[in-house]
Amino acid sequence: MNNYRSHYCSQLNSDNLGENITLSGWVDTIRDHGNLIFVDLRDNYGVTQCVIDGTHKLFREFSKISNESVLKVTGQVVSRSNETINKNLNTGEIEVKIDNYELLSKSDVLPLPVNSDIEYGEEIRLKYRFLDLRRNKLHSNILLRNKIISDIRKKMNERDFIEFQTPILTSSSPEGARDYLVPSRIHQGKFYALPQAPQQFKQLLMIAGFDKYYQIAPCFRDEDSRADRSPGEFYQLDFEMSFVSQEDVFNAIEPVLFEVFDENKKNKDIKVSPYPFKRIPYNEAMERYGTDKPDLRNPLIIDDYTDIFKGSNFKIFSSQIEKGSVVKGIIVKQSGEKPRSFFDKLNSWARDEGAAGLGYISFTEENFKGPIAKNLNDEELKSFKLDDKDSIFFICDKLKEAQLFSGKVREKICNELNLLNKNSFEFCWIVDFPMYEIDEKTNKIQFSHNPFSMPQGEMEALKNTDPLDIKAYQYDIVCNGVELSSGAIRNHKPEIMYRAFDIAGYSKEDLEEKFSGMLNALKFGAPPHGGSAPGIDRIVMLLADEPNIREVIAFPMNQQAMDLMMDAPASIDKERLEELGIKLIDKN
RNA sequence: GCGGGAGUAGUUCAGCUGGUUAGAACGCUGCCCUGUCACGGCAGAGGCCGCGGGUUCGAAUCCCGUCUCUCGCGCCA
Repeated sequence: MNNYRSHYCSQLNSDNLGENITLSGWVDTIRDHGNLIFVDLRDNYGVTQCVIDGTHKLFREFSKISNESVLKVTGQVVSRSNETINKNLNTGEIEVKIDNYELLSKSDVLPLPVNSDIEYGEEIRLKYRFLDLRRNKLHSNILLRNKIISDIRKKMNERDFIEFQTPILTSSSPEGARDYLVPSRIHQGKFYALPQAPQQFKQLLMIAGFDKYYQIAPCFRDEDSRADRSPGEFYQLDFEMSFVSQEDVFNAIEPVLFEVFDENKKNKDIKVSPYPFKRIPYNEAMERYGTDKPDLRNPLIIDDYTDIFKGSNFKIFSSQIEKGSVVKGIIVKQSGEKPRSFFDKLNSWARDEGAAGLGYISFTEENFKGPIAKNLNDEELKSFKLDDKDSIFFICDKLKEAQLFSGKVREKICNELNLLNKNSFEFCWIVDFPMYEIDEKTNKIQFSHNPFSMPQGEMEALKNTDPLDIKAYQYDIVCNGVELSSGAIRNHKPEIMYRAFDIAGYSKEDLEEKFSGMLNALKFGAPPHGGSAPGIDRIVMLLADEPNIREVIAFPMNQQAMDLMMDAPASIDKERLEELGIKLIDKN
């Protein structure tokens, strides 16, 4: 291969017996037997055991080598005796008898061990990320990430999507998350913004006639982190298509996602839901799952039982219903014989969550039990249509609160009873998102998602429908309860855009000031177009089966949006600030 | 900004309702060891118990404040 190595540390086997070879890599482990030393040499590809004994002239010097030092080893490939073959290693049938070695780089005492998979605190792992990245788990996660991204590129290219790069230094957009800002030296007092997504650029590329766009796009949002949301930056498979309706977008991306998941899943037993993926209207998702990102691996379903309780003798619910509340219920199979403590525990959990409680009825051997049952008559009880050993849990509240809390109950019971089918990826589309919503603080109408989405019914709907009833051609793709992406058919008609923004309280002048580039482009012949942007990091996270997004990013920031290794953000010299015309103020 | 959890050796952790000299494992140093693969054995070094204050005869332990990490809420068109 070259002067440093003739083989990788994964390559040698009994076919190479007798060959003189050269390996380079890190010292994974040393086993010093006094007059015999074993060293496992590790590189990106694997591990090979090397051995040296006390008769060798370099033996004493060799015995001082520390873990994670970098060695070049030359020697002969020899077979291991039957008893000493290591079946856990690809190279376990052979070892390298060291003839000569060169210490290419010495390692100090390690702040965290590389050759073990035990969990370590994140602070130390982030500070010494290069060591953490040498460790098995992270190393293979990053290799998986590469595989996924290169698969995506291949599949998008095959489907005639064209890869673009769009500006990183661009302008701030008034809607959405906080922007990261970059001061301009030439235009003092003005700022670039890092793109939250290449939204406008990809639309402009459609207007420019490129037909199908994609990009593995970096997105920057100054928002607080979550386990599945890295602060600062993340990557999307951003794509957009011309002359398409919503179904065309779905048909284009479904096979890509299916294949990427099916080809990169951890083991063969995992099932990926086949396309076409389930389409669930937003309202139905809220009714049946209590969330707009349902985990379809969870078999529990929420139903409405308001009619049964309306006017019933169970006054707690019936009086609430008169005030406008609804009753949601979740039937749980095979839970009717659970001990009283099971139901009590859930009830006290519900109280901790701020609910009044969690009422239930259980049905075993033709008997209805539980605190609610005695308040209902036979007919009412039968209308729940319970099977033997079923129980049903009830949530009574105002519609939105009841939906959201039912969603939590659905998740909680699923966890308690271990109902989740862990061996599957269940995709669905959430469609028909409302175009507008009420801001609960200001009571004003605002866009509920992307303001550039096309309202269903177009101008006609904007003119003649209650804004809160208008749906948008706006959709999310959800997998296992994780929101992978948001997308839309865009509004490509300026007159509809003026009207849509007018409803949300933006004047024509506002719109022209904020989105002049975009609006201008729409006036010179814009094709109908739409797309979406699945999150790459979240896809890798699902496929690597990691609960935390930082485990699939090579150099993530911590929760406080700091890079502990590079020490970012950092203070800037006074001279540099002056050059930019920036003066710092002391907020304290 | 708010709430939960955590902070003890280089690292991961234990340390009870307050009570002698704060422990273990891994790592490190020295010695012994020719078939291990998380090698083994013996000995040793290593601690502002996050920081500040308080209660107490006595605080790693209880109380208050503060900082840091993490999970969640807010936020995320």
